[in-house]
Amino acid sequence: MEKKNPDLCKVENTLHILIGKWKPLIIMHLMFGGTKRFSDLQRALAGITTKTLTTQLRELEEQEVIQRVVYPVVPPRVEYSITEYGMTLQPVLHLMHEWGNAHLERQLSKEQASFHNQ
Amino acid sequence: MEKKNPDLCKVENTLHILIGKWKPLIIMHLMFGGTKRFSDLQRALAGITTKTLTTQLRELEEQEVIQRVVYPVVPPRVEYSITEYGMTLQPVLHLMHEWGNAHLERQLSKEQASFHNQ
DNA sequence: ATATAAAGTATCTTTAAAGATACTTATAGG
DNA sequence: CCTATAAGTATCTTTAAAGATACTTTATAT
Repeated sequence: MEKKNPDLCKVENTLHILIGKWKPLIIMHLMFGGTKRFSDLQRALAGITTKTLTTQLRELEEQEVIQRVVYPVVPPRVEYSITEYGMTLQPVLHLMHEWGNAHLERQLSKEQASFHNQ
Repeated sequence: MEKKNPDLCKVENTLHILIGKWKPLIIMHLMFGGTKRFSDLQRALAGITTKTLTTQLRELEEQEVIQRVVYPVVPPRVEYSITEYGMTLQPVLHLMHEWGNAHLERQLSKEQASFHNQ
């Protein structure tokens, strides 16, 4: 695949970071809302379980999109924030937002249609 | 979610179209390679099964990103092509490609690391 | 001594996406 | 009459992502 579709691969590098039910939401929260604690995020992402949030955060940290800082206190205090590298995703997210917004009507009419088909 | 995170939603509209193991590849093939038959695509996407290819194509068609034209001949001839709407994704894919390319080294070093950990 | 707090782990179950494999359809060519 | 062909369907199985629920840790305040 790498050899055959080098261009695709680069798109998928980007996609890879954004794929995950909660990842764009987490990134945008930290990107625009600043540093947050684990419990802040869990509150903001209503419905996410601790296990899922942990997994998503660990993956984003592994990808160096976010940063995790542990304060050695009891009860623990852990802060998450976007990295400089993570911030470079901003134009990408912005364009995706623009596109999604511009084509919102088409998408809504589809959802409406599938709703009626149920 | 729509009410709480309207901006995220628009990003996810876009993401929704691109998510799927083969979708970006299909879109890029049709976007840059022009009209293709089912069997052309299956050959191009080495490894995809007929069932999976059918599913992906039907979803993209449903989303109006691609167009399906059936010629009533035997054996059947079916041609797929990108729509005008689908073409509007080009800047988005381009930016994702740019970002993926710019941050390739970081990603490669990670893969290398995880390879050594096995 | 007990309860509380924050940030998780550890297991198990559910759901969705993708893959494997076999079958179908209709006609033209041998 | 049999075969080949393109574009699929139809089922069943595998895999990966996400969810549910219970448990853990450890210093402090009661």
